[in-house]
Amino acid sequence: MGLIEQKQHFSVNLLDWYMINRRDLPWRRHNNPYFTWVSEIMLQQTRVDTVIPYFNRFIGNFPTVQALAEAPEEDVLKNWEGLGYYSRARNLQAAARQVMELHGGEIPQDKQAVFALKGVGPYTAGAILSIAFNQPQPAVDGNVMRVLSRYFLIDEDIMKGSTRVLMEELAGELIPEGRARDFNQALMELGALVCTPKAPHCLTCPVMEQCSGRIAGRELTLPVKTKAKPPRPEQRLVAIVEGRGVHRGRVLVRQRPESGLLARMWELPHVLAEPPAKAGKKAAPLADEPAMALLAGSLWAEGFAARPEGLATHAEHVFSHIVWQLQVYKCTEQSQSSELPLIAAEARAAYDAQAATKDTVATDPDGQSASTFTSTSSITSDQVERRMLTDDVEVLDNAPQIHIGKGDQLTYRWIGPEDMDKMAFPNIFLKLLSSYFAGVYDDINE
DNA sequence: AACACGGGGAT
DNA sequence: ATCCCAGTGTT
Repeated sequence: MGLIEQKQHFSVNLLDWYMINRRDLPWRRHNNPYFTWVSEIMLQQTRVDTVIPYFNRFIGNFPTVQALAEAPEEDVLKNWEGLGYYSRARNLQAAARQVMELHGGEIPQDKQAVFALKGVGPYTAGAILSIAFNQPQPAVDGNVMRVLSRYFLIDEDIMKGSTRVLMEELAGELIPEGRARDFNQALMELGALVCTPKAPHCLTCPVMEQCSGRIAGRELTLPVKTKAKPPRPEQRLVAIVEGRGVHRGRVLVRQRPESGLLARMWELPHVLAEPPAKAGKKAAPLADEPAMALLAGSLWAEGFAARPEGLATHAEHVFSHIVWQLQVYKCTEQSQSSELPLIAAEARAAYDAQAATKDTVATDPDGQSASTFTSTSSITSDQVERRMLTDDVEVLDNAPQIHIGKGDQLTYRWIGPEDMDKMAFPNIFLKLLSSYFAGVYDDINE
């Protein structure tokens, strides 16, 4: 058996298998290039089962390229909430605006034009061109690399860029004449349903007879893939600041900067407790006393007087490159002006003591230096009072902003449960806020 | 080439 | 609890 026969066997049998076994997925019910595009962006790093409800809601809210282009960015982010990799949402909308301006609202069929869209790389360009327009372009994702590395017994590390290029050349050769749309989806479908990462179902595989990997007994050791670095741990102190007076029933949240981790998402205020530990090690928890002092100090530095009352809960949030180990403290807003000087003095002293002892103390978000923080954190009690006593959000937003870090302006807001409908939160803060509003942390007092 | 960038599922 | 999964953008 030669390579040419092996390739033909693969293409023919895989395509036949797919035409019988293809899943009925929302984005497969119509040949709508916009649906294909949205689904492929959502499917990056994300499983089909997770994507389905997001896709249906997203298309319901933004049924056309134009609707997406014209939507408030906040709405798009809210529709992406919980899906992760939020730059995908921002890039998708930016690309929708590109399509409106450059292509009259029609998704381009030219390879260079598709590739030029924000958030569209080699894989997604190939997927759109083949699935939406049946163009014979390879669409090589992780599924495809796994299937091809096994069937053709390719030992190259799939984490290398050169391997992806090699796979694209191979995948392109395998596309049967005029069948790019079905064949590319067949390849990925096989990887998702049969040629799975850990326990491939070789006995039901349509191409097992000529699968070099299986014949060599290598199906479990392919593809070759370098391991990712373990995420570095970060100990963070989180404040659930319970409002008093005009803020009664509300909690203090803030919006993250427009770039970087969780860009533009809302969150509970928090502060890095100490310099990040080495990846693989775990961060040492901070005792409650210094933790609460540090937290009060960092809140004070951002214009809020709050008294930490006690530990509400521990939580952990795992990103691909960071692990947040969170100590969550229930705090109370100090709304009486007479308390201000005392709270402020105590908090500042505690915070400055920490800052003086450590090389880098934490600030927010995400690790600016202590000196930067200190140099910009001199705030008058006037400013604090305004933040504390202002109920109206617009007035708060229009008030002079306090600058920290690299010139980032953080917007703070006092919110009730109803406000969460329109604000996008990362899952960890979604859970903490839901628990709080459900009354779970009510026993944390004094 | 190396790193940043979320969240979920399987065992 | 510990593993695995893996496209695009930035630098």
